[in-house]
Amino acid sequence: MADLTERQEHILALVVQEYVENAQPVGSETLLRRRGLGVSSATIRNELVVLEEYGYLTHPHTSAGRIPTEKGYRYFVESLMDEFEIPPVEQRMISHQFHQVTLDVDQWMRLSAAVLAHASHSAALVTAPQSTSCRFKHVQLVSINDQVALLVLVLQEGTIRQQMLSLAEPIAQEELTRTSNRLNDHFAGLNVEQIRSTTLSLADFESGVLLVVTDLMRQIDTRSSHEVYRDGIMDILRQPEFSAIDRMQALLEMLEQRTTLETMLSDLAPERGVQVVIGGESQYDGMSDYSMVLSRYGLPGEASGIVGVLGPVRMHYPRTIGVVRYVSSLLDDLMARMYGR
Amino acid sequence: MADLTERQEHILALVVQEYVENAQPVGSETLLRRRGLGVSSATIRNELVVLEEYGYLTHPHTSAGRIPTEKGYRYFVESLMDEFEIPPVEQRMISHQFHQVTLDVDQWMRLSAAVLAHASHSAALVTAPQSTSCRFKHVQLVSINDQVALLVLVLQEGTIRQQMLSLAEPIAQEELTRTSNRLNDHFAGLNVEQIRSTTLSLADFESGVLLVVTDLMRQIDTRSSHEVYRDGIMDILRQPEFSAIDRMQALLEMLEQRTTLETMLSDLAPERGVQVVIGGESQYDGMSDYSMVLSRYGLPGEASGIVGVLGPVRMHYPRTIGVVRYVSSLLDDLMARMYGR
DNA sequence: GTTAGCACTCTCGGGTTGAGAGTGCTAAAC
DNA sequence: GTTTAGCACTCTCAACCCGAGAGTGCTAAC
Repeated sequence: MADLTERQEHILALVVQEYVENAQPVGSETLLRRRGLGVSSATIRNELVVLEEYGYLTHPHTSAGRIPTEKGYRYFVESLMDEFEIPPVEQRMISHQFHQVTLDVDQWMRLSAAVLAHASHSAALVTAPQSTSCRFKHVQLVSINDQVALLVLVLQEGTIRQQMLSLAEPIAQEELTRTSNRLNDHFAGLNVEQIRSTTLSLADFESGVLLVVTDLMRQIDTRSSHEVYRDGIMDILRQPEFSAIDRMQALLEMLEQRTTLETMLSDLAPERGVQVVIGGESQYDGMSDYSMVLSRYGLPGEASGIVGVLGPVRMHYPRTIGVVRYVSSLLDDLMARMYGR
Repeated sequence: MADLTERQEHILALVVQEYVENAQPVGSETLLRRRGLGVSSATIRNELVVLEEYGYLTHPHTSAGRIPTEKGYRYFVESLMDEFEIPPVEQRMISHQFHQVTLDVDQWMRLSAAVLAHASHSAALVTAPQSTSCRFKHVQLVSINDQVALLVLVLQEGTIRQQMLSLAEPIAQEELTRTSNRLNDHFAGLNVEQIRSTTLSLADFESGVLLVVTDLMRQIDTRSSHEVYRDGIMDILRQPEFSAIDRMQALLEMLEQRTTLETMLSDLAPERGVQVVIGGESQYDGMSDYSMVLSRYGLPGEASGIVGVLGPVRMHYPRTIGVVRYVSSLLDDLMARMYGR
């Protein structure tokens, strides 16, 4: 498959841009009218035929304009696209929002999703940082009333979990604090395995609490309960590709499946750096109509998560990539700070 | 407006039931065929004319069957409907789920929404318990690293908020615990006003922490950041009334507006007991195509929230009311327990 | 009061048509 | 050899029409 001439590349880029903008097959005349190349529509037609033979473009039907194939988008993303940087003013605004908000992983995730959704006009997907086996940092028991105490668990990754405990009998706050301290002293920095293999004589209540803690940690490790932060699903539904109701429902259904969604994300973004997955390339079924721009952020191995955008294949890739890259780098900074560099 | 005869009431009830089930205007023949009254279709037609004159039914067009008006649904809900109780087996299952799950308000809300959505096949809306002015219960500071500490705030209502604090300089855990204890000793049980009017000499750091705490409490009081737990939005979109895409989008847009949504809810469910709001009765615009079944749960004044279901006007009211009532009573129990009776 | 009969009305799905957009080919021009 | 004008051809899409079907509302008989 021969390389494309410069003019062919130019035309391909224009077709992609036009189609992304207007969601309609683009014909030779339109191209000429709106983008004014130095040649006639007939010449453009000839070039379009060539691009189609190479597999970069198709026809929805005989007498319609061209639309890019996945291969066409891929070529565009790899070789033709101008890098897009978020304007510095916006960068400052976003970064300001992040620093203003409480220093809480949960909030960061929400904000990331909101920013991504807003800037990309597509659906944003974000997962919280997580390591292969999470490490205990701190536990704190708080007396709520005679029958109930609150357990707050803080992990090295910054995740916080809380859980209420019912008490068989009233336990004073001092006693609860003593228990917390004992567990903190012994287990700080350890993962579930290490905690379990530590032999230590504990009071009944203490070992009960420890059990709850390790249970929570195991839940987090087995990623059975990881939330995927989502935002902007509305925006994506406004795109013309969703005028058919069943597609819309199929998409929503896919986004409801949190577990599959999550494994898919970490599958597709195995390492740091922005990954672009165009349509059926991902081999996940149901995804063939969508593209994703994903990036893994954080400290690989120690604690990393994924930020990304999901949208129609007809997506504004340069902008989306720029936004994802920027948010990802912001989170990198925040994570680094959180881990004390 | 004269009272309806028994037969007219019966026919009205049947029309409502048929229409709710099949989403299609019901004609005299259909009614006869499927529900077999002891009279001919012509008689039914005559009665239908009367019911229409009274305003309980309409025509979409001249030669279509009848559909209930809002007034018709209202009459049905007030006077004709059989009370519906969730079967005891299901009750036990649901209640079991609630008791199994960790004793956490956040989790209860999620579960409530999930249960409601599942049982009603409509969208569930749930707000967390909140009082007019929330009361401080407990604060706990946890050292995360040299620059960051975690603040966990527990309120009387059971709500938990956490926030990271950046520290200007490292502070040891003992010091943090001392600060927490000091604040707990002085402010337990007080609301924002009372805390502010307490004069007490505090160290710089302590008053800084106190400021964060009161800020969080004020945020909660001004309901600027209350989450409305939602579930089952998918289900509602499957209803035939949403085959038109713009309706669907209008609905989704309305559900995104958290603040308006929340004020609307507490407006419409001012007191305990199940409220049914049918279509345009609510006077909120955009809501005229939807009905809501709402119930306020909890301890009125002290801490109460709302559970409810949003669906098309063509809703299965008896079942929905039964489910909402049941979940609401469950939450009543849980709240009572939480407050130590 | 109830019912059979019937003309009338309105919707809905299927088929048809014509305008519009765009292609692809050919032959001439550069 | 590349580019261009010209033109026949193809296909979609919206508008329109039409007939079947469902249901009403009236009348006259029971």
